[in-house]
Amino acid sequence: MPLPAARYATGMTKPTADQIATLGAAFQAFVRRFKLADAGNFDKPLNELDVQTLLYIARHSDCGPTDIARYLGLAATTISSATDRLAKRGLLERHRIEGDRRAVALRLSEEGSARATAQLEAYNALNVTMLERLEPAERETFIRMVTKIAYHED
Amino acid sequence: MPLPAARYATGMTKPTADQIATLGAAFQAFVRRFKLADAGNFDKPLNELDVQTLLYIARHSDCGPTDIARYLGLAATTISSATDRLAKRGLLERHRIEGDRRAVALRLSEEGSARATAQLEAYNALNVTMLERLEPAERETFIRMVTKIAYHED
DNA sequence: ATTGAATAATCCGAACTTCGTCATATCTGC
DNA sequence: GCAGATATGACGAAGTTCGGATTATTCAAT
Repeated sequence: MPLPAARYATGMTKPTADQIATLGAAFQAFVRRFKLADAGNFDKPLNELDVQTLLYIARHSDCGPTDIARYLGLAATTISSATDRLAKRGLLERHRIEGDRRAVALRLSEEGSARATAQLEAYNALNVTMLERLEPAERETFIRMVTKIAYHED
Repeated sequence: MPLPAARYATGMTKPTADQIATLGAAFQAFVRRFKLADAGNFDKPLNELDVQTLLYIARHSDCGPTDIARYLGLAATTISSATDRLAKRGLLERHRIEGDRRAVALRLSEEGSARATAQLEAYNALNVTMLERLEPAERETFIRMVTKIAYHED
């Protein structure tokens, strides 16, 4: 069931079809350009899930696999595989914890930590690139709008 | 090798660390909220690669697998698998073309076409949602900025 | 015409990923 | 203690990408 065509005449609160199309084209171009520039990054590319897992552990040291599974909405066994891979690469360690001997505390190794911050800096570099393409005076406005869109209640 | 910390003092053309962090957090929140709202879409979820393939064929009817492979930067055999899946679901047809009997012309079926436009409308709906969260007066500014970022030469 | 190289697409097998099922160890409440 | 819940890992099934080989066809040069 197609959406009704945007109404031009009203000038009410709805975005015009032209605005929608322009925004869509811009996003598409943007994603495309950065997807290509993305290639050629690290020693071994590292799975998307593994990256997410790594970053979660970086923010929640000594967490368990179940926490990550809940957070990412995936099966616990999938996280088990991911942590296996990360451990095999020497990026994290599994510690047995005192209070509950069923649980494992996941903690990043030195190298894992470095990888995590490198990953975050890569994300930041993307943001820096975007902001640098705007005039300094425009940046606050842009950030305010993106924030408004992201945190809008409804 | 970590990036140098953003310099606060200069006030030059570099974005501040605060701006970068705020923008990053907003994007993260945005992606997260829409990733969740994304679930529960269609009959059978359909692979990301398959979606890209479907949309490319929608824009370039009667193209060949090699075109798609070049465009998406993937192995030709991967596209073969993708078109297999799409054909098996009845979303596209392979036609033998007159001029070159090695080639196949990929064309969307009725249902594939519907699926493609539905997908595009889903993207549009996302753009509409974003724009509606801004005041009507702000929208042109936002679009102008995104366009500037996306098409910036450098 | 014929041969040989290049090209389009596909088939097959290897490696990897996600996830369901089962097994094991441990905790918690009675 | 004991029954049941919980955390984790082992194993296997299903699905995906991709490199290498294969088939069919076109093109170029003799």
